[in-house]
Amino acid sequence: MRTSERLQNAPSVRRMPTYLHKLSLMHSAGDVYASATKLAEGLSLDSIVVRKDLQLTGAQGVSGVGYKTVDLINSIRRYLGWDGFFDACLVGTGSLGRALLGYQHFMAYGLRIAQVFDRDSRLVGNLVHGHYVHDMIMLPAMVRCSCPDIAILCVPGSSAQGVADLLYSCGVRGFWNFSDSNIQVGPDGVVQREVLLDGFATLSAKIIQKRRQGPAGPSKEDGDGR
Amino acid sequence: MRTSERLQNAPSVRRMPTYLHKLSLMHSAGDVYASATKLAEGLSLDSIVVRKDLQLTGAQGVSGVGYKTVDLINSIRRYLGWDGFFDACLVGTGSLGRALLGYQHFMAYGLRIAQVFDRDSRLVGNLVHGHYVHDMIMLPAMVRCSCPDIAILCVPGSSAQGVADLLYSCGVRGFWNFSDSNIQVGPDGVVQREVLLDGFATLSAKIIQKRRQGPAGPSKEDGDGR
DNA sequence: TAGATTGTTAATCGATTAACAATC
DNA sequence: TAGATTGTTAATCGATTAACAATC
Repeated sequence: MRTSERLQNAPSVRRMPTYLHKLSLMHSAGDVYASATKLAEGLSLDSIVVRKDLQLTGAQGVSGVGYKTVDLINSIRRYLGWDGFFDACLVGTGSLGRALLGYQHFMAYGLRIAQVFDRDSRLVGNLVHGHYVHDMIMLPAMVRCSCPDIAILCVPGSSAQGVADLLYSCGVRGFWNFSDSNIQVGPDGVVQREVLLDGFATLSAKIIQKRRQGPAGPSKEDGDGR
Repeated sequence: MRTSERLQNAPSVRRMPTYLHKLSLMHSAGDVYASATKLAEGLSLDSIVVRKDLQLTGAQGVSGVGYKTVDLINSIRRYLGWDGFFDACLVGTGSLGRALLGYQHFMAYGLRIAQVFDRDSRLVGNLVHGHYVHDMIMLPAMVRCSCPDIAILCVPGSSAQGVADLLYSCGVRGFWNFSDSNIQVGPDGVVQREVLLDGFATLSAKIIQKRRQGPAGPSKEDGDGR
């Protein structure tokens, strides 16, 4: 059963962070203008793709020159809602949870992890990359009080649905689910599931496809990454 | 500039691991047959999507009953090349690298991480989730000898291209790139880039889209996850 | 038989690509 | 001016969805 409207322009949305990253490098390098051509460079994308994507953000360019780097950054951030902050709590401080807490770029891109929880009493009280780990028992009270926009689920698949239900009952509506099981939430909830193996499946299929073309496949130029 | 042929049926390929996971649960539960309807359940997919995907794998079903669970698992694994093993080396044992090394399911899904490298001499010699960390200096000799299919890059973006070049010169052709910069490889190379922020961008866009629909949006049923 | 499901063909929808006039 | 680029409209391509006969 398919339900809930799909995300508009999903492929374009997924490309935005890469543009932002490159734009911030260009900005640091002192580039006042950035053209779609320049942005597409090294990204294995045609410039028309970039131009179409940027149009979604409402960015206005200058013919023959490009887009003002700063304006473009702001347009994309606004489009993604990264001009403000999304507040998040993170549940589960296993190795993946710890890796996410150590990820430097979240703050720069509008995600603020305010609270961290774990069920395991041996981990409670620890500091992980500067984040105090709270006991799950504290979750309802603390989450009801802080009202995070997003919960980042790094718990085992077997407890993911239960934790999601608890968070939903405390008012959380956005879920970034890194567990290996699917979760269901109420009609006003939103879920983004990350499956590490999806990427590996894609890589595997690419390798197999290449092998089938024969070791001496079509030798155009290359450099794909997505 | 777009180059290199795109992956065939990319969306279908990305759904395969989820099918495999569910099938393995069903198999453990003693289900001899699995139907597309049953597989689609709880996955926020229509059964027709599943049926089409399964057709790609060449799986043969039984009208009115479904697919033999074991046969279906094998078909999907064969389709993805997961009936054998892909051998991999992993470079960079920062928090992300360590999280990947701790990921239990890789072995079950055809990925075997044989060698681990790090540049930082303080980390060399450590055991990370049972993997000995070798000095980068050893990489050329060891990689030339073991000929891994895949290199998993968990290094900083600034060194990603250099490490990829080194690996390519040692014969590695598959790259799973977790760094935040794009890499370019030769025409017979294949790259899969994972950008954590892409998923966050998607979640952000979903949240914004929902908000625009108004707090009392269309109240169909729900439960999306992708 | 009735109900469920597969396999397949056709219709729809959306994303990518191409083309080009307008502009700096 | 010449060259580069934007903005926009149209064409193509591929994925999703619908429909339904055949089968167990």
